Amino acid sequence: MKGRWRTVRHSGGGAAGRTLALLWRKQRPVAPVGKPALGRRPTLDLDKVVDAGIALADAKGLAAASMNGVAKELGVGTMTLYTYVPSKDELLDLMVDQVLGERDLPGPGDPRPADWRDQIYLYSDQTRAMFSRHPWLAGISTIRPPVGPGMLAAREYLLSACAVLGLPARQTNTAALAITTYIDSAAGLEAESEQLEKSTRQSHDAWWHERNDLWETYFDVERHPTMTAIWHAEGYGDGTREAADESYRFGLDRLLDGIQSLAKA
Amino acid sequence: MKGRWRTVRHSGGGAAGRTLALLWRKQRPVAPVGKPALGRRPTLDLDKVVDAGIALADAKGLAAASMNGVAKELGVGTMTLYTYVPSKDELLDLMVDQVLGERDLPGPGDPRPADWRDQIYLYSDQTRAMFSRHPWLAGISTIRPPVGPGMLAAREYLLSACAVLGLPARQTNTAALAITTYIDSAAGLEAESEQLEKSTRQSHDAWWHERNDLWETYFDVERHPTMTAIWHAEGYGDGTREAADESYRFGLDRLLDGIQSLAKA
DNA sequence: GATATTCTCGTAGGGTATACGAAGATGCGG
DNA sequence: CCGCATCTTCGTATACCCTACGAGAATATC
Repeated sequence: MKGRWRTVRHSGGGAAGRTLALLWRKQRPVAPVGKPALGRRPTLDLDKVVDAGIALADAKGLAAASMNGVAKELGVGTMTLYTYVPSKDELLDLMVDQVLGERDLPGPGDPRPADWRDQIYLYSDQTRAMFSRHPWLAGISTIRPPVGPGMLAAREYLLSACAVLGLPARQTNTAALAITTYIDSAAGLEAESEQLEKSTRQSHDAWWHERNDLWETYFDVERHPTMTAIWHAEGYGDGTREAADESYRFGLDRLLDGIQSLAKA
Repeated sequence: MKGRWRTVRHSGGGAAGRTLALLWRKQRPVAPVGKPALGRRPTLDLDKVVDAGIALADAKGLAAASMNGVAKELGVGTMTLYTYVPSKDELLDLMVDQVLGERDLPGPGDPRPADWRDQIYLYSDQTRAMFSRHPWLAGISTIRPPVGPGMLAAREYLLSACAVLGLPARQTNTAALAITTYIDSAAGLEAESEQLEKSTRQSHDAWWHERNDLWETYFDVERHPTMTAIWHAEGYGDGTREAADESYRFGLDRLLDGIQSLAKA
């Protein structure tokens, strides 16, 4: 099994305000500072819980970051976590926004690459590194994402990079959307792929080898002439990291070419 | 919670051959036809199980397509399913390849649009329709996918469309990869988004409205000047289906522009 | 009929999230 | 120093999930 289930969280009804407060706790602390310590003192704090979740997901996959798992990691009972986090969905939101914000991107006014493309490449590199550190991110849906400081900072940077092209506001936004779509997806696939080789301890090569029957028994050359031709022309690359890198970069460059030529026209 | 978890299956060790046989059963039947009926007769067949799984996932989400759920749907005991399918992962593989193959794409020799871009648009339209019919697909990882007839047929078509550009084999393959990356991701997001509005019975507008606090309490205009500017220039669109359509098409067109200009050079 | 073969599926075991409520810890008012 | 309000901790229970195992039912052949 080794199940590889992706997560598409989505926090419940009226709790949006509560979740926002947790997401933005570092900008504006949740508990008013004046409030004195009343009742039993907590043994943990929210950051410890979130960090433990991330560490566990990094090390053993998203499935390992169960409430039970995180609690064990922290040496407390499972139910104790619910003092810090309303539900697992919220915990996931917090984990996501945290790692989204880990990317080292210049804020408004900070120095940044002069060239437009280099600004995008910076975003791309940081994002790929993020996915590489946290491959479980690839398995989490980005519709209705946690709108926390991490997500907003990255979006601001990407939009500001796209804005230098001088396209109309609408197209600037759409261009940024297309770029994230490609980068998130390609970087996510890349990270999942690397992680799968590690976690299953089986190279993609070995995986394909195990499917030898496919070519010997089932594959019909007549019905797949182009695949066959590309195979014979050695168009499928060698499966190395470098080849994957090149593919990633090829797609991104073509997309940027297309956007840039629109701006020049 | 309404959990929205994505699935990243991955079938176990030496069973690759068994899985392939199931995937390709229609091309080359699993059981040799000569074999006479021996022992108790089955009440179901594999197709019924797969179809029930798809129907359930379509109607109530991937989570509803549990072994228990599918069995109930078919009026049999849960464990009965294991006669037809080695595990839930395999069932998912079969469901995936089935819907991948539902796309109506011309095979080699069949008539197809003359223009290169129209060939890609055909692929795009069919793929979007597929995701729209089966939004749960978006939540399933595509690394080490089920290499069945459905996947291979679609890949053959896309590659053959890219081949008409006359790029070197390596680049033809890479271009096709970039195109699927964009299309699968954008179409998947679109479908997930639509489905989320239905299943939660909350429009994205309402969702954002619920997060009013974000702008009133947390959002810092100073730290997000570009977002603010785009907002004031009404660059964020109106959230209608048409606007989403336009965004999708914009990104795809820019990517195709970039690829095409490479071919002309 | 007996036997071999195959399919059916109840039970059980080990996961998951989380609702509830009892018990522990702390600081304050008296 | 006691009692109490308040907050934290976490065991237990419920309701799901997948699936290993094995007993029993159905069928065909000898």
